[in-house]
Amino acid sequence: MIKKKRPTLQDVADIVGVTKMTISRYLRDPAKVSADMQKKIEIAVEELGYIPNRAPELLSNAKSHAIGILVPSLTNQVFAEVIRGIETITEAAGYQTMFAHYGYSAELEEERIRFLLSYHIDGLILSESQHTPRTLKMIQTAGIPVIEMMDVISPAIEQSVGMDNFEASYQMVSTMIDKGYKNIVYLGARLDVRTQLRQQGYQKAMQEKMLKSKSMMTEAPSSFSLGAQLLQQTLARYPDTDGIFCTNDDLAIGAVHECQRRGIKIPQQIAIAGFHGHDIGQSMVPKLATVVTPREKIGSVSAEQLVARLNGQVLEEKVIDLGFEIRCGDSI
Amino acid sequence: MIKKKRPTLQDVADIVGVTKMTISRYLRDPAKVSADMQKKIEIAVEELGYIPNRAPELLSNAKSHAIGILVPSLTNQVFAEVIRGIETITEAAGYQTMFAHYGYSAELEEERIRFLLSYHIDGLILSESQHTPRTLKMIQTAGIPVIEMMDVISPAIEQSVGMDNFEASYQMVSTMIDKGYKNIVYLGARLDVRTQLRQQGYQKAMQEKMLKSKSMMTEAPSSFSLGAQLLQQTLARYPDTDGIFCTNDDLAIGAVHECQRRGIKIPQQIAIAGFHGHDIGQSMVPKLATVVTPREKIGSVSAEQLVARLNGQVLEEKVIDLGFEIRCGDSI
DNA sequence: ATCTGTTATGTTAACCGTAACATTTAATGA
DNA sequence: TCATTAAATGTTACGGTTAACATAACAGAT
Repeated sequence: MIKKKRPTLQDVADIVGVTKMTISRYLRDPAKVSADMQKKIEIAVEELGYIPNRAPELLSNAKSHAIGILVPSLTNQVFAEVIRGIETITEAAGYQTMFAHYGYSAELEEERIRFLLSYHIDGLILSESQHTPRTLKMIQTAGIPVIEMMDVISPAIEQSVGMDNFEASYQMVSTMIDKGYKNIVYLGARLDVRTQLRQQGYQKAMQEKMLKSKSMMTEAPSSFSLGAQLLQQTLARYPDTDGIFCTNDDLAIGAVHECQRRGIKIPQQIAIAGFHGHDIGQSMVPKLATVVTPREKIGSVSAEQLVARLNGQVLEEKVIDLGFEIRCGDSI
Repeated sequence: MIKKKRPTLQDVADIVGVTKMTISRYLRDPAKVSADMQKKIEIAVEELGYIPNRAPELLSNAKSHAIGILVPSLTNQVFAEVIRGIETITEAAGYQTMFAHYGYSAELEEERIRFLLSYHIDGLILSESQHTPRTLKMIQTAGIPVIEMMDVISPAIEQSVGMDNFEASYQMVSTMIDKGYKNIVYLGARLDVRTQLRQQGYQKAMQEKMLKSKSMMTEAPSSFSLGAQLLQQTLARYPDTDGIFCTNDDLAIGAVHECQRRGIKIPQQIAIAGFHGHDIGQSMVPKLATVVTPREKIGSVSAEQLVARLNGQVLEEKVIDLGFEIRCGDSI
């Protein structure tokens, strides 16, 4: 039982009775061969079930027309939306996308980047601002354009597209303080860079008004039930808490659930605010106060910039800040 | 300004003063070269920032040690968990994963599969039971093992790993009927195959008890706010509704929110049940009734089966049913 | 010192599509 | 009719790694 190899251009060419060059031309642009040749080749390709093979062109240092996209987590809704934004652009520009995720670990990020680069991707979009030295060297060696998205980083490797997490957090907490809340606690999970930036923004706002910063943090990955748990712990430790600011909407919603379970009135007894502005926070009762982040826009602008540079345009704005919006909802 | 090409094995070899074959051996298994050669090569590799190039081995019909994974959507939490399950296995087995998503479109699925196959993946995990004829032909031509996950399909292309959506839905709705609800409406979104299977299970349960099936469906992608909207429409059209069964938890939770907004008591006035058993449903008040599906398990078993077959084991169970669990929560 | 066997490294060819250039065929105009 | 041009197809060489085989170096046994 001989396992037959998958068909090559030569196999198609043999059926049609031409050289593989003609088949190659047809596949890239049917108009490059004569009309009846088109028909013959189409039939042969279909009959054989020819599957393109990218390996040879990658070998020849040609463009791969694929770009790599690294996100920390697939579970995190934020990145699903960022990816949607990216694809609106890459699809229109004729680029394929290759995703990978690295669970917020710089070492895993390095491994994934090596994997993607081994397929000769033309460009790279990262979601992190800190990388291993090897990662930086690889990117430099590969000589492809890179975008770091999500944050506004200076200096970026080349270019960053995102928003100011520190400032957003600062403004949200300041808004809460202005509404009269004093004992605001910060809830954080999975202590990645952005969670820390948001904590710093929280601390600045609190310090400015001579209020005491209190944080309830865990390394565990974020979830709704974790939000409920953290609220429990917070109330046990700081019984006079009258405000909760969470590093994301999931924790905030879990905290809201826990308050509902305990009969704590929101926002009369405790105010709760989240981060990102996901659909669920706007659907729930009470409407969640949150920082609305331009997730899809971050994706599309990142992809636009990358594609522009792949088309030879020179890099102009090194840092693109897409802003945010404070939304008060009914929970503060 | 000459743009230097990225370094090849030859470049490393030139520095060390050996042939590239030695470098190749070192990279695949350092023990294959002598101890002092190991040191020299390691330094040269690091200095040059050598990045592996997969193209040549792909060209030589070698194993790529990469498997392709197709999911309909990245936004859908279900698949994030399935992927997590897959990776627990593939990582341990030394396989790289390449994801793609196709927005529930068989045509896009075909395109994505073609893309993945063009990189000579060793195996493929699909999330759908229906494919275009071209897709089927491609898979056959590629001659790699394929798993269709999520459903229990017979006949599968080769093997399916999943659960019985029809039966699960039937049991959930029967449970609701047994609790005394009579005017149960089915809410569905994004009318994919599984949503339809669940609707059929709902219909069977209703018919069996001589109750009238009523569905509120839309092609729009599922979301929390869509659940709220569909509940609104349902109450407008069927004012005597006393039960809601949703194709997934998102819709169910949106419906719960809308009830809360209107002051409708759950489950006294309306019972609501979802599908999948996501964390949020268990965190919220009231606890959501739902069908708990073995999402992570579906991923890990699929990957196990695929890896086993890649290691030459023969296919034994064509259909693997991983079951489900009916959880009543406090919402029915 | 010679042979044997092992370990370390070298040599060659192959994998498949495409750019660049070459040739053939058909079409047009004088 | 022949020269000129355009269109269609052919030829050649290249890219980087690895399998398979070949050779060199060296240790140990006689």
